[in-house]
Amino acid sequence: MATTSIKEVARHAGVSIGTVSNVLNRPDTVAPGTRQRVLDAISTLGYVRNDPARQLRAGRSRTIAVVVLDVANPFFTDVVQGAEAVAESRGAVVVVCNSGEDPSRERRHLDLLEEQRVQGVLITPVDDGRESRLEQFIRRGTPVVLVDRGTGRQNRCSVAVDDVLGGRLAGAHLAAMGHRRVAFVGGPLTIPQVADRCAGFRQALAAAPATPEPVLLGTRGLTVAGGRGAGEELAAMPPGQRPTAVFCANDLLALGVLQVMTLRGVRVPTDIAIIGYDDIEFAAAAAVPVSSVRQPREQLGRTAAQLLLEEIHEGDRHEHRHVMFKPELVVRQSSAQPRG
Amino acid sequence: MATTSIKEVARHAGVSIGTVSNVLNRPDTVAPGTRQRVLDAISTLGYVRNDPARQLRAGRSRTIAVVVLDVANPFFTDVVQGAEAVAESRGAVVVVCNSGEDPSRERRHLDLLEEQRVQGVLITPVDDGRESRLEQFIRRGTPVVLVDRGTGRQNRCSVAVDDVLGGRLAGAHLAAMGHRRVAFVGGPLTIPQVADRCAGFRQALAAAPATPEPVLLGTRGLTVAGGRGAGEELAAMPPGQRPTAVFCANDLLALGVLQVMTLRGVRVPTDIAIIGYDDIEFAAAAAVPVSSVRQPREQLGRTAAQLLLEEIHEGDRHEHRHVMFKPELVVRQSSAQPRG
DNA sequence: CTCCGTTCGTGAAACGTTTCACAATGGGTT
DNA sequence: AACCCATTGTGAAACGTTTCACGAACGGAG
Repeated sequence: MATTSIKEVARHAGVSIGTVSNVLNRPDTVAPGTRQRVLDAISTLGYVRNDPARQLRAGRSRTIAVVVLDVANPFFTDVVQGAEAVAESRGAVVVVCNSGEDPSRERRHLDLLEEQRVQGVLITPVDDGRESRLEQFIRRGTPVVLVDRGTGRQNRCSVAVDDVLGGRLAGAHLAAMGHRRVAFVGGPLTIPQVADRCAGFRQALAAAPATPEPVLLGTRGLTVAGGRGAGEELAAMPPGQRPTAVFCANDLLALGVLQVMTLRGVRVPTDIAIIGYDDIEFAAAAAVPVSSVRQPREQLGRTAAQLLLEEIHEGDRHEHRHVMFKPELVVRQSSAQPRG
Repeated sequence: MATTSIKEVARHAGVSIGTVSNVLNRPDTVAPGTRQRVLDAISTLGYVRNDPARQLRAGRSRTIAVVVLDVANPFFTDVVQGAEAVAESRGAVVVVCNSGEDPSRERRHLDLLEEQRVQGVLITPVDDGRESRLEQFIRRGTPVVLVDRGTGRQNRCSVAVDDVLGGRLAGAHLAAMGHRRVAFVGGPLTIPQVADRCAGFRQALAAAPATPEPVLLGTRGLTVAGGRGAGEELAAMPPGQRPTAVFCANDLLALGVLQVMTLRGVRVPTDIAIIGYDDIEFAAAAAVPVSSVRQPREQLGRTAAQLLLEEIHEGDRHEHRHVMFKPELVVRQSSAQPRG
């Protein structure tokens, strides 16, 4: 189908193209009769605006991009939904790009986004080095908000959740329930989130009376399989030495641990209590509903989008801000029983 | 940053803009010396192509869109990843839009996509009526491939998975394991996928000797909560009358049923066997790993993208095709034990 | 020395909008 | 009747590319 342009609409309605454009963008400046004639022409011709042309003229697009580490991760899908809600309410369009934790894919996406003249970007970067593509991107003037990563730099806004506090919540809860032998499951500690959660956990235990250092059970990744591995270690311990509670760096690990406990006849929470992190849907739906530290994921996305839109609006006179959210402990059956 | 255009690059390199364009698009037609001078200018100026301008000239964009019912659903994230793999290998860009099962959001997305002059669309439509926005979209000439929905119409390609066959696989397996009292959990039956799975299940049972009609346990939606409801019904039955096996319309339902069984002391698979559908990650990770009917999700996305790219390429002379994939039964512990 | 064919590079047109200075029309006020 | 203002519509310029017909320079064949 030959794309119909504003020009044909103008001819069909017997007006100039300027008038058609006015009908489209400032309807009140054109007389009702004319306006109607133009609208009729538009609908009979099936005219559709040409966005690339508008953007060329305008110098920028109406879209903002979200670049995530993993589209399949519920954490990010929720962040995206929050961002979308805000963006759409302000007439912006959101596109989602998946870096898959691959630096080169991230670079390609940033290349493309810059060519597309996006208004701004929400990103959880995989490469945030001093000479990264992202740095260059920011220097060239596209507004960027960091999501859940590296609040270090000053040339951008960021939003994150306080992982140290999350760890503290878990630790304090277990100590209060009377647990004395506890373990932390997670790794590698090079992931900032894991390290922070562990640190907070240890802080809380150190603050509680009569609770020794937690045992550290390292895992290779934050997956169900990793949790199963740690679970086997736990199951193999003699009951008298086995921790009576474990805190897992995320829910997938917790589910893995839980699965092995069930299999090996270790009762949850009677013999061992479990706390996860993230509060994904399946934490509540597990065989024994799992206690978990919940992050305000949608809120994270909403706030990130708001900061971005602010920066886009304010331009030069923008002050970068760093917003930190507080996580919240959701106690379920897996850690509900007080100890001795 | 004042956006630098091809014009400034030309001035800086002492050539005409036509030459710069040639360096960018047909590097071999320009002498090595000149080419290098232009490339240098590009890098020192930090020039970035203006995509909207290219598109305006070209008349169409390089992007294809995927419109899904729910970004958070693992089924769709896998489909998207498959589509992305194919599209990217052919130099196309993929954008993901989320209709959230809301017809008006779907319409808005289609409006936008048409304005953006996307090359084509992969969609699982929520509104596929005879006068829907989608119909209009197709009539106006944008190639569209339907994903996992309505193979009825002839004016488009489609890809889907054979749900009747999936149901048959589950039924045949349970019958072969010696189950005589069985149930189907799922609903509402107005969802074509649910109805098809149920129909296939019944076919297989009818074909097996001495197996009566399955009991139908309806649910309001395909969620974990729905599964819990059905699970309570099952647990309440006296063991002598309770089905010895259930087939659930998806894995979330199966997980809900499993959870209640564990809670109520009904052993899986000894007292009752369970089969789910979709083979999501958590099916294998459940307390008792759940047997499930696996759909080739990524493959679905890849094929859909291939069909779309074909149609985009072939233009008028394109023959619409309907591809149907076969699902596959993955037997795990929840249904592994033969009966009697 | 002329002519021709290559090889390189040029300049202008075109893509479909938006915007803006300005022209036309038509009442009201003096 | 002259003037002014408000209202409505016009036409052309500009956005940054790509493309294409054409010119300049050059080297070799006759």
